[in-house]
Amino acid sequence: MVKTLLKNKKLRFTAFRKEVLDVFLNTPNAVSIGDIEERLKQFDRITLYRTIKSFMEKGLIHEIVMPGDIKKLALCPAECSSVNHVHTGQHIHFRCKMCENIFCLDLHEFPEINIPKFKVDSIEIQGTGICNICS
Amino acid sequence: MVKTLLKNKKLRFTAFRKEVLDVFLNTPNAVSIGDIEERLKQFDRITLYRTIKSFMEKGLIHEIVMPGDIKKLALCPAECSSVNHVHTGQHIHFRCKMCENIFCLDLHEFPEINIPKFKVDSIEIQGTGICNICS
DNA sequence: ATAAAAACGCAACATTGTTGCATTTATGGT
DNA sequence: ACCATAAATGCAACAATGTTGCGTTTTTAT
Repeated sequence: MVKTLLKNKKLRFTAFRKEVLDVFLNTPNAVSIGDIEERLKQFDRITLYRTIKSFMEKGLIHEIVMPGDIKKLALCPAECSSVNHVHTGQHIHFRCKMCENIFCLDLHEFPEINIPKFKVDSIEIQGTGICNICS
Repeated sequence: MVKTLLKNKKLRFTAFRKEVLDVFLNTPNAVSIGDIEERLKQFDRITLYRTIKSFMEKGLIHEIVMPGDIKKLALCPAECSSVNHVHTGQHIHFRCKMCENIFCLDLHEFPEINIPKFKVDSIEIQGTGICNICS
């Protein structure tokens, strides 16, 4: 339920936040701010930006950026406690070339990356190709 | 030499393009458009944006986007013939938490990623941690 | 040398995101 | 249930980033 979802992340429950969170819950893929704006009947743009910011700071959503694409947002999976762009879960971001959608997928066998002389803290993997629906 | 670098990518040689390309050649890490602007004495902002766009379209440079960070640009390695964000090389983008710089590093053992029902064309890996200079 | 194509430079505009401030709302303690 | 307060909202103004159109200049191939 939306209210507890917000409470769990120490975010106050408001009518507007519920609307925004519902957009995420009703969409299987990542959405842009423009996508969210289209689905809200009437809203204040500044409040939306601040809402997104709060959601990100508290680790409710995370942003996905891919070269040549606009910024997208997606709910953080339950196991992932990301705070300010630092994730602890193991998911891959996948962009389908057909439908242009971006998906967060859980990966069980997450690769190890070693770089000589570099200390690697976290790894993010982004893939492109064809998704299960389009193939 | 700068002239042949441009010619090889089917880009015309101009004084301005030389200046911009020199910035990339003289910097070990990825740079933002703001970084480039700081290093050019006087320039036209629109021309810079169009120059960057041409460089990207012809695969001379590529853009690097990381969550929470501004867009950066870097030369494509010689072996990599990237055109419009589609790379063929195998390099990782690494962001150092200390100096905030982003580096393109060649990776020899590039991991295989399999996602059930998804057809994976290309993989991009982004790491964060401490670079060789800061550690 | 010259003609065609591309790049440049300027203006104007579009998009995206931020800050300050007064008002309203949610929440915890009584 | 009430109240104080801390947070969220809504508005205006602004800042940063990126784009389009168009006339002029430069590069390049012939």
